Amino acid sequence: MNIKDIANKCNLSVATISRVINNDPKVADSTRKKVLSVIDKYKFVPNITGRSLRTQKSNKILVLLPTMSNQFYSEIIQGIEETAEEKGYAILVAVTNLQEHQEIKYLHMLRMKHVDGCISLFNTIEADAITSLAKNYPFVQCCEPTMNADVSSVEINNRQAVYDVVKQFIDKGHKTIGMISGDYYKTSELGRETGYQDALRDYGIKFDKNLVVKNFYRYEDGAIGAKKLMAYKPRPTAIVCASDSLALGATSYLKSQGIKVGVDVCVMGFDNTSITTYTSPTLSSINQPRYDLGKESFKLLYEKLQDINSVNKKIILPFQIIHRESTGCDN
Amino acid sequence: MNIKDIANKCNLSVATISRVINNDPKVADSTRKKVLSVIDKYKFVPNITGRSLRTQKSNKILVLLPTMSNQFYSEIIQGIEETAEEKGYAILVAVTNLQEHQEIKYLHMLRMKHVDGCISLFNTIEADAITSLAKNYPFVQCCEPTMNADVSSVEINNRQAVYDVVKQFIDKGHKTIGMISGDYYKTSELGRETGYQDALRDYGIKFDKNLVVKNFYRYEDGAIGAKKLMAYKPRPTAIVCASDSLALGATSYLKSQGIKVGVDVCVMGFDNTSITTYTSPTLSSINQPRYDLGKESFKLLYEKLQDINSVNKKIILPFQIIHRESTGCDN
DNA sequence: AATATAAATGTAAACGTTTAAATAGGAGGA
DNA sequence: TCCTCCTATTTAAACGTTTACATTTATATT
Repeated sequence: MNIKDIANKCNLSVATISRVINNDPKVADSTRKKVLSVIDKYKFVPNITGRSLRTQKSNKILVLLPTMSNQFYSEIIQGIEETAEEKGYAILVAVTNLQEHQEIKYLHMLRMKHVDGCISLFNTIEADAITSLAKNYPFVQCCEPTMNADVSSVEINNRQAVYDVVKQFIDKGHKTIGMISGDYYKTSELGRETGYQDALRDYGIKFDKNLVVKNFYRYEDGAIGAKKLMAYKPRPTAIVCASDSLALGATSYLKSQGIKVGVDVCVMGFDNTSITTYTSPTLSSINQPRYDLGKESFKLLYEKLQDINSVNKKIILPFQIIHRESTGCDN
Repeated sequence: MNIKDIANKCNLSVATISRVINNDPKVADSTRKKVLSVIDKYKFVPNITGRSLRTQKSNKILVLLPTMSNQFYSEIIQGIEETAEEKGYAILVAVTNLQEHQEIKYLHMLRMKHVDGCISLFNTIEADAITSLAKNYPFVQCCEPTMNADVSSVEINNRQAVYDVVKQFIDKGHKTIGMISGDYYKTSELGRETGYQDALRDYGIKFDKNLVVKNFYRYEDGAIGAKKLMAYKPRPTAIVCASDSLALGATSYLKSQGIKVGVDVCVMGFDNTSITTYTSPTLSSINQPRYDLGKESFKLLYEKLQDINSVNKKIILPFQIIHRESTGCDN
């Protein structure tokens, strides 16, 4: 069953059928009605490959994901998916597992026109490559815009988030505040670490690099970080972490040492993944508006899909600091 | 740059170029060499849409996922992806969020030929619909084959897994063993619950339905289940759970009641997700060979892609029972 | 050398759409 | 009646491949 079959059943040419399908106003109401009824009767659906070949569009967009094992991305993708569907785009999720060759392989889908655009949740390739990619193809970065790249992006103000948390800690009387960060996601990391330093400086606490531990983002790195921080004199009474998994590892270490989390030492996570409410104590965290990060990313991409020369925008969405037991609750 | 351009550069017809691209042996070695060098020089890549239109194949397969927020699926998808890529197939991940209309929408991609086949990690639609789908399109179920449906599938022996765990508990002297299960994934659930009952029966312990709690698969349902089980007289000394999240919820409740997990009460999870090693105590669990579940699923699908009438196979892969602190370790 | 056979290459149709350009059919005006 | 303008519709080309079939060229056989 193709457009020609429908045309025959209607005693019309394929062109008219195509016009009906594509809501072209240049078709008589009576004709349109007849065609639609036949299409409905035979449950005809236009072949997307034929259409793609002719229009040179795939109506698919690629979502590039660093890993599937981070719960954080789930809701972002949902935001992208639902917004994309409204505009008739399907999404195709690809996972790079943080490997550059995988990233390059999947980005090739843009050049090969397998997809019309791409939203990337993380890139390893360098800024110039991103800039040139974004100049030639609809491309948007979500959460982790590459530094110094000219590209549309959506993120939160990572610096401000940690700044605000540290300020709150200082306001509550904490004098020694540690930070456990990672060493991979360059942009957000730098923002978060800068926020930490800026808040200390603005509120008259001298920065000591020994109070910042950087490893990877695994649970065990959080424990390692906490151990190192607890050896610092005077012992920190608050720790801000660059991810929930780090915070979780940190609390587990603290608990193992008989240190009461939320009482002796306050711990703040990042991303507000669902695990935060499953742990004991429940984990305070900084919430990113995940659904909206996805949604706005697609909206930016859509502008590029309409006009590749439209100006690059940087969108900053609001975050929320959510207090739970690990910071002594209810602030 | 298309196949015609290459043909012109080579002073050959498009047919010959196409033959070279598709490794058709009917082309002279010298010609092949020349064509390949030109293809390489201009970095020509055949247009996949044109090819798809002509061959009536998309070389894409759909992976249908119930949710993105379950870490369990990540490695399965990797197994599918890597195996699929070897055969020249790309994968397209779609998430149903456990909604039937989403499932139907995505399965439609099969009928519309947007994808050549589908591996589904979970289906809500009824057995007859699955059977008929599988008869007409390459379709494989992974982990959760629909009961009474005639379809290729890959899974572990869920019944045996729980049977073995319960037997181990009994061998260790446990007399009262509870189970916390869910009420959604019909097939694996039934298997696991049957394994529980069968082991009790085979080793002379009377089954009491009050020792099986069924809710959903959320963390909090695990806590609710544990609470109910702890009210049972005599108090159970072991609990087997149908998922790690349930087990986690259960241990959190037990801990909150001052009950020592792994000493007073042993807890066994299911799926061996990475969270098992992050908790305190670390969580014993039943490991499913996730990568291989994905890999074998694709291999089954590939058989169907070659010949839709090939016989339906049911593959059972081995599981492992992994003891950690929550069952008193090191067995 | 003439012919038969095999190998290499070319020709053209086909896949299912969309869309510019051509055409038909009316309505209205003179 | 004829002409002009619309509007609705058709025609046919185009998108980039693959592939059955036709043709050419090379090789082997007599």
